Amino acid sequence: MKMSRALIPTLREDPKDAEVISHKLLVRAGFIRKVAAGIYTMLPLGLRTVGKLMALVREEMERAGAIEIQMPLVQPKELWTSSGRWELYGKELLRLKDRKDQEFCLAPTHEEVVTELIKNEVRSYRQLPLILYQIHTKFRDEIRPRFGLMRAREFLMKDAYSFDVSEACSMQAYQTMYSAYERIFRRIGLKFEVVEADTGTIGGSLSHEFQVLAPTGEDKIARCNGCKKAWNAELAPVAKPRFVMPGSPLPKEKVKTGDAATIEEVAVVLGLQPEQILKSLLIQTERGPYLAVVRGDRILSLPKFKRSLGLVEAELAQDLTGLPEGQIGPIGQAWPVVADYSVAGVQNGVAGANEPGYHWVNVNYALDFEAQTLADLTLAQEGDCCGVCQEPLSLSRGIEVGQVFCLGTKYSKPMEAVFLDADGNKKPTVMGCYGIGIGRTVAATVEQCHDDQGIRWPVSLAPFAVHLVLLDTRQSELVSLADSLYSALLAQGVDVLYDDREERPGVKFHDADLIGLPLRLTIGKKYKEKGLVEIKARDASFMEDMPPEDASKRIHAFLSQQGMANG
RNA sequence: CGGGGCGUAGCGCAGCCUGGUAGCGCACCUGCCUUGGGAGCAGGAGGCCGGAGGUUCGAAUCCUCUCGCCCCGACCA
Repeated sequence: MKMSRALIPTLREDPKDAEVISHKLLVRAGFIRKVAAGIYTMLPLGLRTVGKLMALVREEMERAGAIEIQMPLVQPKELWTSSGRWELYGKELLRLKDRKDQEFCLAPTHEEVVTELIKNEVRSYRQLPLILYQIHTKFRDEIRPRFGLMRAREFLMKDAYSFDVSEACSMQAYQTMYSAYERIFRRIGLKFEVVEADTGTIGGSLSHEFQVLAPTGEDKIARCNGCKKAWNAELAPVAKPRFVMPGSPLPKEKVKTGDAATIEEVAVVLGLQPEQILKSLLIQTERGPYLAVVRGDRILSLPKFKRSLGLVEAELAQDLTGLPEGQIGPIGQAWPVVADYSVAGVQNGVAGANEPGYHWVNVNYALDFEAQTLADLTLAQEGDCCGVCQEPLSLSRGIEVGQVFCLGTKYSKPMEAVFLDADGNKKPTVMGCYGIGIGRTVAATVEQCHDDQGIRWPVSLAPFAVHLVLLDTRQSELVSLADSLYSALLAQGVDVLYDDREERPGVKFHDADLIGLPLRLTIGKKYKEKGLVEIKARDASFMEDMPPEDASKRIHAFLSQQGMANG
């Protein structure tokens, strides 16, 4: 591609609305442009990068035995009522009506359509197993789209769905996809971690997330070096605190705390540490409200809460008590109380008095109140130990680029996607689903691969392998050399971006660094003076001058070596 | 959805408090000059100051409403 005829609008300054590095660089280097909040146009470089990733993903999907299809973005309401998710999905599901007032939604995911397809087309166990996949647009009306491609509303996703005759077979499909995902992210060249995860709105029994390690990641992950396991921090088992606070239990006493509502305010008013305050949260569930109690310095994990009570739905409830904020508590509470292990270790703590303006002090677990369930309910945090082996957990941040789920019969049962087994019995198919965020993976790659000057694409995703930079377009000798190198490389199947613009050298070098192709082939005065061209790796691993006829050999050597490193 | 911030030329910003002919840098166009790290000189073009209403002789500036964008927010019950 010749830059003089392409649309590669690079920017000298960071765009105002970008916060994270990948967003800034993808805009500045001319890969994407925003159309609306969370909605982007892919410019030529962005589209080529996405194309590289899609090709790689397709290759691994095919290798894993998955078959490509394409399902619609716009889907009828009935399909979503049949799975029960029309009501359940909430505002993220963008709903619309056609001219006949028929209701539709923009697909945030495709379980319904694919299950319906299998219901209609698969009758016999002989047609299974099956793994179908697509790479297609999804739409989720996020509360807060942000960070460019990282959390967009409209985005590309590779989603795959497996259909099997039994749990055991489904587990095999899960393993196959899990391995394919490992290969994909390894081939891209990313540092990532696979963590056990919650199943969220998708549902199901077992799930792993593929997390690209980056300080800007929105997810917290916890790894235990004892067990060699990793979890999303909201699921990581946390050991019971070993210490007990000093002193002996005192009789509880009601004190006036006025407007103090937050943990911090209450702590200040009473001159105590947050650890001594019991945080009570009212949780609405499908079995009615529960009062969850955790120590004031800890954060409740809703996934853990759901798991420990065997619940499907749980969200923070507002305004069920009519009490001002922060003044609810477990003592004399009508709702069932569920407490984190940390609560039992709090000696002479503080709890809301269920009465405006008052808190109880000297509250002690077992003496003053008791929980129906005592469990591990909080988000793992720095300093925690593993609940399985008691070794310390190490926390880091990740960008969730892929997730795999065992779905069981969550969709096939209600939607009656059944087959006949060898004995002629009707059985629901056992399903799994597997997603990779395409745009998010591109963004995550930039988060990991950049320097002060710009992006440093790995060969695997680079929109072009080589940036051919012609420094002086007025010297016909240089132009004809660059032109012939361009044609020669193209003929050898090398992707080349040719900077043939009438710009000064400084501009071209800066743009080349910003765009970040793996190799730069520079034609300039060194050729006039010594008959040499320059090859430089963007990652600064080498820079060499050589006669032009050696260039393509060197380029091929570099590319195949990189390919092997990650292949 | 709650809290905060910002909308002025393609991009990044100043001007607003204290109303009086709309500015700067980069980019863009023309010419000269320059070509291995975002050159220089000269000339030029480009704005319903997000939108609507109001106050005023007069509004980018003050007031009201609205739309868009960005940041923080489970909680601290």
